[in-house]
Amino acid sequence: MNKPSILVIDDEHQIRKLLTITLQSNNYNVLEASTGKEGINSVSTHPPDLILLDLGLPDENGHAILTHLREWFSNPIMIISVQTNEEDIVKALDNGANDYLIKPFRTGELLARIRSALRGARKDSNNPVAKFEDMSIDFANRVVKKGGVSVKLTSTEYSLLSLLAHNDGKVLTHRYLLHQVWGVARQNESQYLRVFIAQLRKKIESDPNRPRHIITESGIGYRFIGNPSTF
Amino acid sequence: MNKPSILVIDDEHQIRKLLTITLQSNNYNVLEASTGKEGINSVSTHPPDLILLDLGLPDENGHAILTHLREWFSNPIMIISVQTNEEDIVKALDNGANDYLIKPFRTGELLARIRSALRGARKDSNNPVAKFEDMSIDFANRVVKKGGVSVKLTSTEYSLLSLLAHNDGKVLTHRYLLHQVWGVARQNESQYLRVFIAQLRKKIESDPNRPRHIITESGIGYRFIGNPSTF
DNA sequence: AGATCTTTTTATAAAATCTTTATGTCCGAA
DNA sequence: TTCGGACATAAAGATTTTATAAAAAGATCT
Repeated sequence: MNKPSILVIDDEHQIRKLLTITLQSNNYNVLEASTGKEGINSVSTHPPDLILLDLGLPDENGHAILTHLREWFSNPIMIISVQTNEEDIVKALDNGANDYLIKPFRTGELLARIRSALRGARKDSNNPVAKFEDMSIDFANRVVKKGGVSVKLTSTEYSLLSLLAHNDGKVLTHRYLLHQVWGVARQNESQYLRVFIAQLRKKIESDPNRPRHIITESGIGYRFIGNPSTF
Repeated sequence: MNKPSILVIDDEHQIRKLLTITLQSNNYNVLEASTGKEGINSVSTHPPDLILLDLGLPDENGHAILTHLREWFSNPIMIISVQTNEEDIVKALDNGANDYLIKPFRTGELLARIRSALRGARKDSNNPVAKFEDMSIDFANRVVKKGGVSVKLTSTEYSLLSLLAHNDGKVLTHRYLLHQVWGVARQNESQYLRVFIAQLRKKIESDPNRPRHIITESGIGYRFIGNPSTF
């Protein structure tokens, strides 16, 4: 198995060096960047598993970098900063940071927090294509096939199916599905879900009246089952 | 209407009160528990979206509760503690905590960290499954199997079974079961219990007339026994 | 702009679940 | 042995939740 890669964005050479050595000796692959721009470029070419971002950068406001990264980078971002005032912490967390550590930090704690963050972010979808009994989903290319024939899905339909399929076998609540697919504002519009679930079933189930892949859990939510026969 | 729910596990009434008020006024649904045991039972009937766990609990070592919860509960768990020593922090994080906040904490930061945890965390780790002689319960996925085949349970049925199974071998009183599953208002509706126990037996017992897992303790309540042969 | 596709909203039918009622069983105490 | 209390179970009734079609509104593309 590959080592997790961590990108350290910090303008202070000393600290960067220290972090790099610590992380490397704990079996991480370390990438370094001394400015925000450099960091962003690095992320776009070699997306790391986690980013350690120092908020005291010179060339740009650290918060701006964070916001910018969060528009498209979804792995954990951990902030390191000398700033102890609450406003900064809250702002960073609300801008998408997963954690906020105050300098000077304790190495053991930093490592433990990194482990925790990486643990949570572990994605099961290294496999770009999932094959089930009578259908398959090619996540990389957004192509869904049923019995070898590709099925045309709208963007929302695909999001919903993709989310369900990534959690094969697990019940996902209405609220969670709505939150993930439509956003916070639509968290309670359960009817959307019903409409789209019905559409998905019409497209991927052999008998939409007796769904085998998309199961409803009344009062809770829905559950995707890739291979119904072994369930 | 459908707010995220947070379970506060803390033995200090004062702090619990404070947290509850703060969280409620920030649009969360709050559940309270004053002991680890209580917390675990609450989680089994009404799994919250996030748990705030104080590590200074009296009845059991907080770390043990954390470990126990993590065996099947996959939503975020945030630790609150007066302990500032690194060893405790590292241990908690490595035992599955998502964050660790030192008391006294700042309210704004707490709320921001909760938002962050709720936003990000949806980890599907390989969940251990409670296996019994002829049945199994996968708490994280909410799947109950009998003889390898999954059994369809309604939301209430599952809550009840989950609560019983989390107290394997122990008698739970009618009143307690009703309170936990249906709420205070239905504490005395013993007939509900009979109806649902009968339904559960029909679904998970090989011979519902001679139940081996769900035992009646006449005049007191019910007892779940995972492995009857070794009991 | 017009045609087409997609999402949102509305309406209603259907299904699933919960609650209540009715009836029967078991078991210990008088 | 009979009675009463606690329990089991089926089934009817009530309520909640879900499915689906279809219309309205909004986007997109040429």
